[in-house]
Amino acid sequence: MVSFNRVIVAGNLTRDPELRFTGGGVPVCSFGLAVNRVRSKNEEVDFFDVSAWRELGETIANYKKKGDPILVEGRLQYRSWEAQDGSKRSKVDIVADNVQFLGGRGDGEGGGQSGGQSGGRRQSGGRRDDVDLNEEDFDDIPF
Amino acid sequence: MVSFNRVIVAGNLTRDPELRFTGGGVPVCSFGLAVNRVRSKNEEVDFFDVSAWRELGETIANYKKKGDPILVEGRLQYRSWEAQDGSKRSKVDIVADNVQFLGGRGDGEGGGQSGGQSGGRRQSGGRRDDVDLNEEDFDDIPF
Amino acid sequence: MVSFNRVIVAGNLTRDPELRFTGGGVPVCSFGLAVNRVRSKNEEVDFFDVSAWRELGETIANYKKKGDPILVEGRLQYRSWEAQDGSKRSKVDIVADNVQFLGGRGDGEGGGQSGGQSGGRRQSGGRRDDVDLNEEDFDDIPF
Amino acid sequence: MVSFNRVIVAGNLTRDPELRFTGGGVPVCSFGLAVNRVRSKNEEVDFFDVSAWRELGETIANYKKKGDPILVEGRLQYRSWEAQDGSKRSKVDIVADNVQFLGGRGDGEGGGQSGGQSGGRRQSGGRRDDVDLNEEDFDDIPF
DNA sequence: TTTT
DNA sequence: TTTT
Repeated sequence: MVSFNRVIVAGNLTRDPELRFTGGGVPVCSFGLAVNRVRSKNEEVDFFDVSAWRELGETIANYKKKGDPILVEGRLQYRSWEAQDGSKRSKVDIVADNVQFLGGRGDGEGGGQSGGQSGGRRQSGGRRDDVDLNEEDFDDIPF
Repeated sequence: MVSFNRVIVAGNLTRDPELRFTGGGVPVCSFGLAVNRVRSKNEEVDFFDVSAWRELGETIANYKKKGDPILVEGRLQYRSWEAQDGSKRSKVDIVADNVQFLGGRGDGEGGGQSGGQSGGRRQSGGRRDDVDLNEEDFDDIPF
Repeated sequence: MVSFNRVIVAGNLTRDPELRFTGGGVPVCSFGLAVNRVRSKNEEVDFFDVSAWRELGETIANYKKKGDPILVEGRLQYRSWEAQDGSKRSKVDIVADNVQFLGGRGDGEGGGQSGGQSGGRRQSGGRRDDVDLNEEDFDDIPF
Repeated sequence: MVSFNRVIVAGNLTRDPELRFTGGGVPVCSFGLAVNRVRSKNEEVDFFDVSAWRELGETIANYKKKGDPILVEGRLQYRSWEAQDGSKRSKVDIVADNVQFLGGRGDGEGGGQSGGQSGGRRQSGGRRDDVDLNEEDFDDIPF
């Protein structure tokens, strides 16, 4: 059964990153990303929601803010739920497992990569495997 | 201004591809893609909508059907609209610019790649530049 | 300082995978990959050398053989050395961190993904961090 | 027959880009790219050779210089030849089909994307299809 | 042959 | 809900 899922996007944060924690204490960072469409005469933009877990999420929350350019490598995630009116809703967003800070002025600030699997500290109550972390781990709906 | 947008996913068609035409006669093929989450104990699946334009779309419509495995390279596309009840809605899907047919039995059938930029015939009324093609080109809402 | 390195290639093994071990007992699997050039009239082929470490390498060595189709996600690696005649030589190859087995006949055999970071057992004498593993860990030159 | 070949790398030019022309007058730009290995304690670097054809190559030659940061999307290319001493030699490099200029200081300079398939002017004697362009088109060996 |  |  074939299965592959890889996304690489670069753009600018549409808002300051928000850091939250699952019930088990695992950090997750959320932010919006604006990616301008290239060779589009009408200035179109694609907007995506991105989440980053654990140390990667903490790094982004600590160093990035609205407007900053960033490159995100990750996977596409589909989620569905039932709306208040009973209708079916769904959403596709990006789960980062690697980011690259862009936009350093001159040679200085800005650059630097932050990988998701580079060990990093584990929150005491944290689960070991990202792929099983989802909305059930949150006290309330996180998206 | 930094800008990059690349997606590579492989999975199986969730339905037969549907081929439609813009008002200007440009073919566009739509299909659903199911990508099984790897290393997920609970058999999770991500579902995406994919569209493919012009000759690439025609090739997919001609050769692929529900259940077939496929690899899609493309870009993520964001679209927003106002729902009937006046609420704001949005959607992220994939625009293919290259696909690879997978799943040949033995060494034989199945394989074969179809690129989007390989010339291909142009519908007489077609526009030249994909990036400007959008819902306005359709007689009615296509998604 | 910007830094990004990602490769995704699919093709067929040009030889049976070879499994070796570093001095510290870390498994490393090597194989050749043939990727046919698409839309090339003259049947051109690109040939690459690929290595896969630890459990990922063992899985490939156990399940794949010459001719099998495979998708490899990894990074490009540059290495240089001095030839016997004193001249400078260098080589670019691929280090896999994820593979997808392709080519199942029908729906059955073949498929299945093997990630590099999925824990996996550690050889007792193994080092913890791939990025520091290199030719010095080998008893003799492995490439 | 499965076939896929995609590379995305970001780093700094190791030398000024060099613009040459095939016998048929098609521009081709060559440059070196240094990609620093992330999470490597010993400051390792991967060095790659990149070529870019036609308008994309001209744009790089016109705007980029040694040291500049750049993101390159393309494909891996294998080439082999016989050395003067009769021995077999080969090389793997990158053919760009899209680049993203990085490293704007502040919000200003630097950014901007240059795609390979965006029409662009054709040199009068140029051939239409990159995939058939190769060393035979050159007056002398270009690599 | 090498960049920050 | 939106960035440069």
